[in-house]
Amino acid sequence: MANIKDIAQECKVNPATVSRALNGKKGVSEKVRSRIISCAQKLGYCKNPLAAGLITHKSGIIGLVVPDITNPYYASVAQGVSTVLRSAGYGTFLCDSQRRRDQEMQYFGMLCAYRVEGVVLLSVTAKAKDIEIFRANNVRVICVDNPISNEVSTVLNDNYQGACDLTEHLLRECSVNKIAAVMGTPGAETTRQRLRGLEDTLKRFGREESLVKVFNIEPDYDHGFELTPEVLNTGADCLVAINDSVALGAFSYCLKHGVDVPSRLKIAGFDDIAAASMISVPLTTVHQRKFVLGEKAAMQLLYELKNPGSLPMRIELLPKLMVRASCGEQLKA
Amino acid sequence: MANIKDIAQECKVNPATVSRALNGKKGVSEKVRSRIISCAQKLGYCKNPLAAGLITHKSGIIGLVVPDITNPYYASVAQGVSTVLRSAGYGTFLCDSQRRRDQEMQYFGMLCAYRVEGVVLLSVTAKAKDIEIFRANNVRVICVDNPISNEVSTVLNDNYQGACDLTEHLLRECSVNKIAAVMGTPGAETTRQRLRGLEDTLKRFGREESLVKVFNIEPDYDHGFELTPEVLNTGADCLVAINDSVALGAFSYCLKHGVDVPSRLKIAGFDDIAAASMISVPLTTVHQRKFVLGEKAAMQLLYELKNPGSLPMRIELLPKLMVRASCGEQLKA
DNA sequence: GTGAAAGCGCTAACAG
DNA sequence: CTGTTAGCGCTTTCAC
Repeated sequence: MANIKDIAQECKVNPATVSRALNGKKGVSEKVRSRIISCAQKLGYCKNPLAAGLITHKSGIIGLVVPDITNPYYASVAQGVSTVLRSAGYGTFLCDSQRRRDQEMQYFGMLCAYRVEGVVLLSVTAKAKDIEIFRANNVRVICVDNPISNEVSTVLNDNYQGACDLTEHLLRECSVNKIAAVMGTPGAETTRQRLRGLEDTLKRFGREESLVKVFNIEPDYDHGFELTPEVLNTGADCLVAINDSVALGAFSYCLKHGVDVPSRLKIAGFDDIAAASMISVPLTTVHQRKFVLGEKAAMQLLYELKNPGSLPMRIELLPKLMVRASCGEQLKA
Repeated sequence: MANIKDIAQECKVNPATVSRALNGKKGVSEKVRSRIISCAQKLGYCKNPLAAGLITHKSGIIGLVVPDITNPYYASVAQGVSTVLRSAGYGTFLCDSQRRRDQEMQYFGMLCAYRVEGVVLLSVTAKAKDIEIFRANNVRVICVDNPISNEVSTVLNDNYQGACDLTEHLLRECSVNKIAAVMGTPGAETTRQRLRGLEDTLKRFGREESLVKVFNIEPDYDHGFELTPEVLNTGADCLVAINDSVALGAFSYCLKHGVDVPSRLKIAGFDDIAAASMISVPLTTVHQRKFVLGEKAAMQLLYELKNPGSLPMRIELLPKLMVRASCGEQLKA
């Protein structure tokens, strides 16, 4: 593959001039510049960003860390991120930690070794101290969903608002009596905000006592399935799940054991994954703009790379309630 | 971050010796080697693979091209690939083409620019000519699912066998009479093999006339849903779908329109995505080992990188029939 | 066994 | 405006 020297030779100029011309820097006459550019095209020149990065300290690579690319939520975010990065000419270095802290840590080291310029971090386990390594190596970090440190920007869904909207709907239009909340890791920001939205709204309606029980589980399909009999035992007529996977698990349990949804148990979730609308009683859930979330995170990172002095920000996306069938028919005014 | 020079200085040796020691090359006394290694650890040295790659032509980066990371099938394959690459110390450069040929092409160029050592290619659109660019730049390619060129290795599921197993089950244990096949792109290898397996098995049982109709559609949920009334009109009592998304779409249609599954229509799919077992009548489908597929592809690529002279291979994984409820109860012998 | 020197492809000073 | 020079961090001859 042709390099900058080949072009210089061909055009009878100095490599430095070629570099200037190709990078759009000033100090090159339009005549030579166009000559160089067309020559580069002719030779099929393609700059080696790695070599350039060696001196500019800009590798053109961004790290993307996700807990599990197999989870449709993370996959959508990843797609948003990589789309923006591609159009900006950046490469995406994918790190799937498989929810394991040791692997995540190993990846952090690799990312620094490869001199990534920044990283988009989706992690449920990392703590502020864990991302020190990035600051030490001068790589910008953007957190998604989980605001790990207030020294870096975070982009996330307004989980609080989403939970408020959902709860209000449950109260006003579905006439629920007893709610059981099935949440995820107690420490996680997502769990915290969604639960707070639920509780605050209940209070606002003077219905605090309607929350009969709060569970904390591994937030996936299987655990949702297993927990459901316990939920039923509480006498709750409504299950609010931390996400759609859990809700789907609960729904499957009901299906298998003849528990009618929504008449005996209403079920609501969060995220609006594809499967949510595919089941026999489509799930009422809080839609999250996952792709956009990824886009915003990448855009913010790119912005901060261009403006190194910029201060951390918090960007929140507004959620949208998707009323379907799993919590009963919506009453029309 | 400390570099090779810092270590050389600290240990009062030449940078070249440090390089030799750290890379496990011979020509360094054990004494100095261990001194250098412990010094490197002390300084938190971390080799810059990009700089090394400049001279060795080994960037340590592998490209992974997928049509849509949002699709659970591709996500699982991707996870298998990146897991293997990580343990081998390679980085994964993610390219999500979003099923667009132009984006895929743009990525091909980027991958070459970044001097990736190889690429794992999942593409439904690329032709042999499109991957010439990789050969020209000396980057190894492994195809997954779709054998684009016989100059490169391919790893794929034995789609033919899977279709044979499924068809035999349908014939012997579900007593189907009329089958409608809902396939994907006519040219795609996956479609071809699955259809061939279906036809050959029918023939083997002397039941060619049981295949009443073959449809070709965009193989996703929505198109599966829309096509179903047409399928019903053919009088078929069994729908064999090219994948689970299509099968799920068909199932939703039946649910909505009171068509009983399996008594009026039996439905079978391919892939065994998570949602397949979540619906009210769990789907009979052909399980594919997606994660393993990714692992094998990455391992083969790594192998070929180590043995540059090795000839192309074809690796097939055996599928497994998952008998669930959507084609009727399995008769016990 | 170790050091000196050259160079991978590129950019950034500094001259001219 | 353009050329010269040096150097990013590393590896690899080739001497000694």
